[in-house]
Amino acid sequence: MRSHYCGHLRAEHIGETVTLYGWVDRRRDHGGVVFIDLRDRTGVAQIVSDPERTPTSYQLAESIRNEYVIKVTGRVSQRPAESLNPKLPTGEVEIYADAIEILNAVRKQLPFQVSTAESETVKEELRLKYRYLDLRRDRMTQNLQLRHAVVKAIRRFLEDTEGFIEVETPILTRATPEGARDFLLPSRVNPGQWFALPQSPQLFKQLLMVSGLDRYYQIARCFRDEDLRADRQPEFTQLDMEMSFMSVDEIIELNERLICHIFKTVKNIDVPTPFPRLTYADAMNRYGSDKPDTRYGLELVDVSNVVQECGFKVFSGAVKSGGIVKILPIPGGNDQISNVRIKPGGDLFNEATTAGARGLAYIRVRDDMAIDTIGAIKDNLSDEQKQEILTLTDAKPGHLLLFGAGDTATVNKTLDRLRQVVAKEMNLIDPDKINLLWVTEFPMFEWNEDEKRLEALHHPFTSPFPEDSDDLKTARAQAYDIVLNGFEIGGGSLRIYQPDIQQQVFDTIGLSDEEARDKFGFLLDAFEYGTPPHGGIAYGLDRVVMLLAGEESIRDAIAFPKTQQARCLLTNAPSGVELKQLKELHVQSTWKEKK
RNA sequence: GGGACUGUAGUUCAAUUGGUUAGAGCACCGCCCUGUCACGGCGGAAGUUGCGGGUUCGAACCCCGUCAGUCCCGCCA
Repeated sequence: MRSHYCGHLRAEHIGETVTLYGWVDRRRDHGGVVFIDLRDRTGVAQIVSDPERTPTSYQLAESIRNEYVIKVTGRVSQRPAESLNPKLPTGEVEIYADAIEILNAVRKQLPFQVSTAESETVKEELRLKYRYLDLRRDRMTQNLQLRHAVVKAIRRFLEDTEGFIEVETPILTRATPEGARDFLLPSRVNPGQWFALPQSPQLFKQLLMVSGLDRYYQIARCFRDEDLRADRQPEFTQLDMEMSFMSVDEIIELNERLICHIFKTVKNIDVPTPFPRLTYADAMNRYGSDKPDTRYGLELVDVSNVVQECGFKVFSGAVKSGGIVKILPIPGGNDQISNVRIKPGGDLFNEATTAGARGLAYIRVRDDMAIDTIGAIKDNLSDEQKQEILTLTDAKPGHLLLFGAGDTATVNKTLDRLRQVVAKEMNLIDPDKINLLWVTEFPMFEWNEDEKRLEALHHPFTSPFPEDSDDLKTARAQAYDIVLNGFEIGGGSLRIYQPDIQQQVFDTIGLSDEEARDKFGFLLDAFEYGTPPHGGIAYGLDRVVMLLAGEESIRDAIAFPKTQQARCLLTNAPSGVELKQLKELHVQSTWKEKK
C-alpha cells in the first residue's frame, strides 16, 4: 500500500490500492454511492464508494456535510467505457473506496467560496483576511508553486552550473543615509541606538567580495518603508548576486543564461539571446522611460528643433528654457481617440496633467493629409514647420499626434504614460510576447531639487565609466537594468573598489567626510585591503514571479502580503505593544489612540 | 501628504437614479431524486445598505465626516 497526498494521484496508479489525503470540496451521495470530488492540484480526483462492499462508507455518507479533511483508502480505477450514464466522460481516474476517514471538519459556512469561478472576484480585503483559504484556490496555489519553481531553477543554475554559493547577511543592520526610508528597530541592550532592516544586502555582498567569495548569491528579504503600489511591497525578496573579476559584458552574459534557464525550466520557453541593449539616453529619447515596454512601437519623436523658433510660445518657450517638445504619434489614433478625451476633463488630458503636463496639444492627419489641430498650432506654425513635423513623425492618414512640451522630465513622463494607455486601449500588446532588454549607461547622478544636491541615481557604490572620470557630475555609470515587458525586474552595476573614487562619489553627493566615515567607514577601510574589481545585480523576485504568473499585482506572487496601508489583515499587524516593552526598549510612545 | 474608484444577505451582484415590505445567483438549512463532476426538483432561513451625523414628508441613493480595500501622484539610492 502506498500513501499519496492530495494531488499525487496519477493514471499510472490504476490498479493500486492507495491511501489518499485531501480536502473534500463537495459531496454527492447517490443511493448509497458516495461521490466525493477531491481537489488535487491538477484537476479533480474522484472517489467512488460502493455501499454493497463498504457499508461503513454508506453510513459516512449520512454524516458528511460541508467540507472535510479526509483519508481515503481504496483501489485506483478507471471509469469504464460502458458507463451507466452515457453522458459521462470515460477513462477518468477514480478511487473505489474501501474506507473513508474524516480527519478534520471544516466550518459550516466559508467566508467565500474557494472552488468556483466566482471566487476570482472576491474582494481583496476578504482574501487577505482569510489568506489561508485564498491560497487554497488553484490560481494562488499555482502561483506559489511557480514561485518555488523559479527559486529552484535559480539555485540549480547558480550553484550547480556556475559555482555560486549562498551566504546569508544580517537582517539587523545599520541605517543608511541614502535611498529609501529605513525600518528601524530599537536596541534594548544599547539604549537610544537603533538597528535598521536592510534595504538590500548591498554592502555586505561587497564585503564578501573583499573576503574572496567571488561568486555570491542570496535569496534575500529586503525592507523599504515607502508607500505601496501594485508592484511594490514594504517587505520583498531579491535575488541578490555579486561577482568578482567580471566585466559588464560578462555579467550580462551570465545573467542572460540565468534568465533563459528560468524561462526554459519554468515555462518551457526559449528566450533568444543576446537581449537587446538600449542606453539610458536612447530609452528616454525614444520611449520617455528608462524601463520601456518594447512589445509595441509608438516611439516618441523629438521636434524641439522644428518648433524652437515658432510663434507658439508654449513650444518655443519650452525649448528656449532648456526643455523639449516631443510627439507621440499614434497610427489610427485619429479614429480611435476623440477630441473629448484630449481636451480638458478628458481621460487622456487628465492622464497628461497627472504626469505634470499643462495641457495636451494635438494634430490629426486627415485622409487627404490635411491636418486638424488646435488654433495655436494652426496659427503659429508655418506650413514648412507643420510639414516637417509630419515628415519627422512619418505621419500617414489617420495618425494622431499628441504633443508634450516643457521640461524634459515632465514631457517624457507624460508621453510615457500616454504611450502605455494608448497601447493597452488599442490592443497593441501581444500578451504572449516576452520582451527582455538591458538599459545601460545610466547617469551617475540626478539633481534633487528639494535637497538642492546631486543624488546617486543607482546607489553611491556604482562605478563611473573610467573615460568619464574628468567630470564625475555628468559621468555615466557602469550600471544596467533589466526590463521585462516594461517592468524593471532587476538592476546592477560594477562597483567602485578604489577608496579614492569612492571618496569622490561621496563628495559629489555632498556626503561629508565625517558622515561618510561614520556611515561607511567600515567599507572604506575594507577597500584598503585589496578589494577585487566586482559587480553584481539584484532582481525583484516577487515582480518576476508576478510577470511569469501573468498577475497584475505583486500581492498575488507573495503568500502573505500587506495592504496598501502596510497592514497585514490576517494577523492585524502592526499592533500596539505593552508599555513595559517600550520601556525596555527605551522608547517613549507619543502616539495617542484615536477614540 | 494628495487625487480617483469601491463598500448592500455568508458571498458575487441588482434595486427603474429620492418613493410601498431592499431583490437574484451561488453558498447555508430541510425534504425529494440518485453515476454526480457548475447535478436536478420543492421549500426555508438569512440585511443596523461599512460606521457617525445632516438635508428631506421620505435616504442604499443627496451633503459632511470617518473607517476599510484598490488604483495613481508624491515617495520608492
